[in-house]
Amino acid sequence: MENSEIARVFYEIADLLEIQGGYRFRIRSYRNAGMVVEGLPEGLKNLFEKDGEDGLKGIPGIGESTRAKIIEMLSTGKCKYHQELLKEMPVGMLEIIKVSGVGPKKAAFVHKELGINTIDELEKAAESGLIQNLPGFGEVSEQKILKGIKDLKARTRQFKLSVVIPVAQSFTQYLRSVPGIIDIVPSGSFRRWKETVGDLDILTTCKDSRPVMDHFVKHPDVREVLSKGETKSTVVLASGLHVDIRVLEKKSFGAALQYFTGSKAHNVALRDRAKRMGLKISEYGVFKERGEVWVVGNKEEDVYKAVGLPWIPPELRENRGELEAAEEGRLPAQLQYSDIKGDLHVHTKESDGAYTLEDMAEAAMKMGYEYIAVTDHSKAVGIAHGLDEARLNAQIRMVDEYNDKLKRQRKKFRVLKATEVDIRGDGTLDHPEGVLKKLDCVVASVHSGFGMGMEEMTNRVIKAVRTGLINIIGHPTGRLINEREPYQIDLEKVLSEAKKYNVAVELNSYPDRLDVNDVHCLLAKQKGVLVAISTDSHSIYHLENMIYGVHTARRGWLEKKDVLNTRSLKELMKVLKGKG
DNA sequence: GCCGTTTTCGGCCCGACTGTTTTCAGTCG
Repeated sequence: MENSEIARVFYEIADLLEIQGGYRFRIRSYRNAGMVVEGLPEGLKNLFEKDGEDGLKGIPGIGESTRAKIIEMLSTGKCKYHQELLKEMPVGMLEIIKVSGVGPKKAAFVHKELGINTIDELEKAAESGLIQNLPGFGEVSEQKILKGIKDLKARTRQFKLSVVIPVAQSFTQYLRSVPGIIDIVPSGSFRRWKETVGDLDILTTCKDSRPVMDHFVKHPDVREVLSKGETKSTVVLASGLHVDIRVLEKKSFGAALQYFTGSKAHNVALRDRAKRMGLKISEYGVFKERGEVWVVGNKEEDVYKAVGLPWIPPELRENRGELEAAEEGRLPAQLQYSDIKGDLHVHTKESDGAYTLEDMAEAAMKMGYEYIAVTDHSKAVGIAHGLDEARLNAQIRMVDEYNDKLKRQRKKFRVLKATEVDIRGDGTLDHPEGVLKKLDCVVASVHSGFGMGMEEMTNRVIKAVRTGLINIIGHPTGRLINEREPYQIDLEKVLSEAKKYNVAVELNSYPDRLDVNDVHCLLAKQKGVLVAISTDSHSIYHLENMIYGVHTARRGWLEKKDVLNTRSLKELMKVLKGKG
């Protein structure tokens, strides 16, 4: 059982208990356990196989009871307690509470009063006017439920970050024209550079909130206004994306930014810490618990300072140990965009890119890089016009000539002779050894047979690693965000093998991929495997996608030293030659 | 159910908005 499945069971237990009216702190514990498990870099399965129950001890938020349930799930694939709860409460109730405006209390109430067990039954009841006569409900809430069900069925829940960025820019610019507005900062998961964003949260400061709110809800993309208050409003855009705005006074800016950036789990942990120190953190500032004594407010750093911590970068705020690390002074040194010295995954016209080698190299020089690796596809990827051995040999000569030209021009920049060689279904590489040995850098990727079972796929990639001919495993899980699930692969095993053969893993920065992801980065770092942050560019304009990779790497706690392409050309060549 | 600078019991983050209330509960983030 994967961590994500175990987390889902804990979330469902929390939801079921909540509908039953269970003890709220117990509910919180299960929900917290779900979040903790979800964010673990290493599989619980592996931890348990390695060290038994001891391997599961010391995970914050996992106590005796949840640990026992984890072990049960790892051993039997099931959790008895979870199944018993499901016997008492129909599984459809878990869907009902996802309807906006319907929480556990209301769900339990319609279940008890009308025998409603599923979303469809709730919809029928609302359509026939049965809901509005219930105590505590009315005509408005009945309509709200109907709309909530419709939205739930239609809504794409998560939007790729790259889709939300232009929206954030549009709103920022749009709000700028409101007189008296001071700060406009997109925060929330957007500011934490999460790969997908559920809602866009915009924090603003000004003296008078009304003109801001009035203007906000009139943005041309707004389809519907869900709520509009003095300090807080929510709209839905034509795309289905929800945008929240929060308006506060300037003196609260720092605390509000901290609060509004989240994550929720990070904030809960931070506020809990504050509470233990006799302080209270809210979006308005930090207060002494009894008297309303103002401690800080206008700078985010001051909020952390008030509880004895250094400022924590937004990308780390996921409650994955960053508070403890901050306290002990071992937060990772933030990887900078300027640390990146080159791009090791770039396509040209020879395969399925849109520009020539020279175009790509010039664009990379403009970005201040020292090198790029030209990694066109191999012949197995026919649709991309992949290169056979002869064409690759010709490209090698072309690169040599181009580099000679650069040398004559006394340019420091170099193009690396490289390939993105296909890992075939049987784990062999799609170019012969002879030609691969002539290259500076070999990226090896899977492009077919995505439906393979876990063991077969894992062995396939490991076989490629063991050839000693490759430097980097390209987009190691094959996922496309919101489009294609990752293929089944045991990344922990692959990474252990990669470590032995000095092979790096790619963090593919194409915003639809981000593959490996942030949690995998943590794992790679733990295993001592270098990460190559590359763009997989098919155009000169894709080179700038590097920014997504850098922030994803930050979310995975990577530092400059953990990233292969922060090396200078000379250092890089040393590492690349150490393969096998 | 978890956890400990108020330690093995007694706490557990904080506030806004809405609809139904006539003072607040439920929901949400």
